[in-house]
Amino acid sequence: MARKKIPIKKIDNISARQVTFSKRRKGLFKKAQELSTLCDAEIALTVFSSTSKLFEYASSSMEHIIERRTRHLAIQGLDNPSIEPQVGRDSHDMLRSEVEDKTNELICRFNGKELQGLTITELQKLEELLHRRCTTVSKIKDEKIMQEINSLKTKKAELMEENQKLKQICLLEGRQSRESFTCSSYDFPSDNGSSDTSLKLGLVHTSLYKFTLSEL
Amino acid sequence: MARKKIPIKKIDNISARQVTFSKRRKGLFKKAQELSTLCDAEIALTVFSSTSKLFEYASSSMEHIIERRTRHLAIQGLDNPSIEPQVGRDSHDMLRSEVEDKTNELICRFNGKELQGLTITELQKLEELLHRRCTTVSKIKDEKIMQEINSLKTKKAELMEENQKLKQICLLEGRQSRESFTCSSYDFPSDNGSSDTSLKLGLVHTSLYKFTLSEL
DNA sequence: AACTATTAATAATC
DNA sequence: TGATTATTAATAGTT
Repeated sequence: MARKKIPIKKIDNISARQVTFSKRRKGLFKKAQELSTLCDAEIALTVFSSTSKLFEYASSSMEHIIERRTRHLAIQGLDNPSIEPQVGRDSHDMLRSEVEDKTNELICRFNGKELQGLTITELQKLEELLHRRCTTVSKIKDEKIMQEINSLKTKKAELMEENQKLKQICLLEGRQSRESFTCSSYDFPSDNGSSDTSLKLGLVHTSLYKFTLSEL
Repeated sequence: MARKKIPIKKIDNISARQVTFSKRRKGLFKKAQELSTLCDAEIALTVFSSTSKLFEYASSSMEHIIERRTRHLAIQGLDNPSIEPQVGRDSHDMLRSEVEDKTNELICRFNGKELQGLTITELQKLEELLHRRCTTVSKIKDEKIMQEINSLKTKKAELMEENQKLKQICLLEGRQSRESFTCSSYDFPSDNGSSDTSLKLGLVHTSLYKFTLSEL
């Protein structure tokens, strides 16, 4: 949108590319901010330049949005939340292929320089990269596991809600009987502990239920 | 940029806001994609609407970009404990001790072998070593997470059982009302805490219900 | 960095 | 919703 229409493909001229990057990045960030404000949306925008510089915008906090996204996807993925039993093996396979990719990337990054010729500082950076790579696979695994946990938590919440509703129904039943009869008052000892989940039911004259739920 | 200039502030009218959200979101995603293509940038864009719907764009993969971002920031944080952009060339003194520390650490890991002489294979072994160290920690973490999952599953099962019993209770109550029993006053203290969900029910003369569910 | 001739996005309207 | 269009906004090429 300017003096001339340009095709949307990689700009070959490096300096032209950098200028365009700078201009359009600014425009993109502005648009993101505007959308966030106008429509009360939560927006995160991460941009790595071709020179690996990082630019980012977040309407709130990047970490918060990433977390919200993960949570959102976890809840969405309730349909198939079963854990893979052989996580370790898969991870290892993934790690292996990634090791190759990263090695190639590193070689490229060091301009094809022989690794033997690396300085200690360069090796240090490389070491950092390798070290950080270890966490990649764990993260993927963790994401899956967190999905499972989240889906279980959701299910638990649903069950608890159902419980509440059932209790309301019990309540209503009680009110109905009040219309024609009398009932004495009760004293309720307060709950003893936060770490203990218990359900105690005393029932009509004779019944006593006690359920205890193990701690998490 | 249209029939009229609009101020950049939250659009009050809900339907107008949704229309604008839809249009501008489309525009934003297009711009992001164009910037990515034109300038060879890696871009991730996450948008939550005001109704909590998730929309996202990633020039590669969202997870990859998030991971790259994390890695980038981690490395930056390591490289720049203080403000010094040109670490590589100038501030030798500042780096020296850090480099020496790192070197010593690496040498320890490699049984004193000279790091400058490392081959790719040896670096891979180093990586494997690092990986093993990572997995030690990961395993401990995983164990804890698996514990959490298992306890959640247990709790879920228990909640389901509790639900069943509550349903039975409801049935019993229903029958009792029909048989014309007595019931008088009730006292329902309101829910006290955010971390504690309790419901107390006084029922027909002698019944005492107390449910307490600890939160997750 | 500015400047502008254009193109692109979009607010209002239908 | 979707299409149209009068405007404004963004920006490609230029200086």
